[in-house]
Amino acid sequence: MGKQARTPQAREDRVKAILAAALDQFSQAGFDAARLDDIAAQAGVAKGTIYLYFESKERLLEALVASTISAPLEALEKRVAASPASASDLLRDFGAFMTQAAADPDRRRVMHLVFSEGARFPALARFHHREVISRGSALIRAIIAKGRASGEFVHDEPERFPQLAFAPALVAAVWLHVFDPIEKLDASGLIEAHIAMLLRALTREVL
Amino acid sequence: MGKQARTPQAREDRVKAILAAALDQFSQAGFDAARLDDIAAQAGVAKGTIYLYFESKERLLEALVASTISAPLEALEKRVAASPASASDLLRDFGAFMTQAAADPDRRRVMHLVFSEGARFPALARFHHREVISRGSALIRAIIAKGRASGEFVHDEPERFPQLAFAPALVAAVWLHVFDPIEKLDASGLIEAHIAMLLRALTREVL
DNA sequence: CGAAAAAATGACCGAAAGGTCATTTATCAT
DNA sequence: ATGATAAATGACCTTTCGGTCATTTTTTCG
Repeated sequence: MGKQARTPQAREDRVKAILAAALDQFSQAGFDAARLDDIAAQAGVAKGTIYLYFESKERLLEALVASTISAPLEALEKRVAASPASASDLLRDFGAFMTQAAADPDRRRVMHLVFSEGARFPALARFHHREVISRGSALIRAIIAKGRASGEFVHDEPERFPQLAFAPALVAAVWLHVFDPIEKLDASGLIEAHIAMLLRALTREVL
Repeated sequence: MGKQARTPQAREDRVKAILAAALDQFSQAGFDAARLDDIAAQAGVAKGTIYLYFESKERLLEALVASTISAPLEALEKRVAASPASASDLLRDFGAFMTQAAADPDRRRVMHLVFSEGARFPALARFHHREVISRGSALIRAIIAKGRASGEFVHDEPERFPQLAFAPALVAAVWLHVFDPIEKLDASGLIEAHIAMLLRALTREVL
């Protein structure tokens, strides 16, 4: 006597297809220029179908950003909380996390979308800040604080400005979308170099 | 027997007013959503007048980005070329340059526009890369090379990845447009902390 | 099987905005 | 002054979507 949709899986697949197509089109053309008709065509549905699942174009964008939550971030959070590792190693882990994020085209595209459209759609900026930025910042602060407590680190800039720690991830996301056709960027090399500098800058003895 | 416009100055003022209004509207609403009618109204001209000076909306955007060339960058370039100063001081100068750039709303808005729309308008990305990014990169490389030659610096990451040096400027431009309503950022503090870390990371003796 | 309910479709509507151009206004030469 | 020229205007045209909804298709259940 079930009464819910006969296709719990099919329904989810459809939503996923729409979101994937939307990410593609939004990322390619920008929010305004992207056409619902194209998104529908790419997702293999009719335009009207999109409105069965999403209220409006804007809600579709919000759902899209919301659907790309950071599972990997949670793993790192646990690792830092458990903390058998040294602060230096945790910082290296953070670098690995950024490298991974920069290598994932979907995540990069969502990040770039947020940076591009976030000013006009506060819900987007708010969500991304809450789910990614503030969590990443807390992580950095925890790692630096731990390093300072243990004596590994003798400076505190990233505790005051966590942005300094994840700046290269932001640079990579923007660069790969905007300047890569002009000048290629080795994102993982960039992040590796960044972490190396960060460790030297933090661990250095006071002059 | 003059035959040119009766108003050489008025003509230039009009172009400036249009560009200023365009920056305002593009930056506020994004390229697509910005209305030519609004730009015209804000500039105090009729819509048709814009088309007397610019071929299309897209050309207006390009002209806008092109009109914000970095005079300060040129000063720094000369200073580095002349080079009586130490590499450390030059790096501090570069920090001051970034602070200044981050504090100028117009420049920030242009940067954010390039990051947001550059992927769709290659002419924009190309121009900004040529006039700002590549010149900034060359500057960084020259400063680091000089420091390494003189023995001041014993590491070379920013020479391989100049992006590491100007990442905070990019972060500031994005942050102040997207996340500032949610969490304020002290851009000059950020850049100051960044330069401090950079100097420690570069000058450290080999362990 | 067949009726009813649900899901999907895509032709259509209306608003919005980029771009045009006939008309008006200001400037200049004589 | 006045005709000629250039500049500016803004009503208008046209196209382009976001969003709707009557119709069609699929699924469910007695």
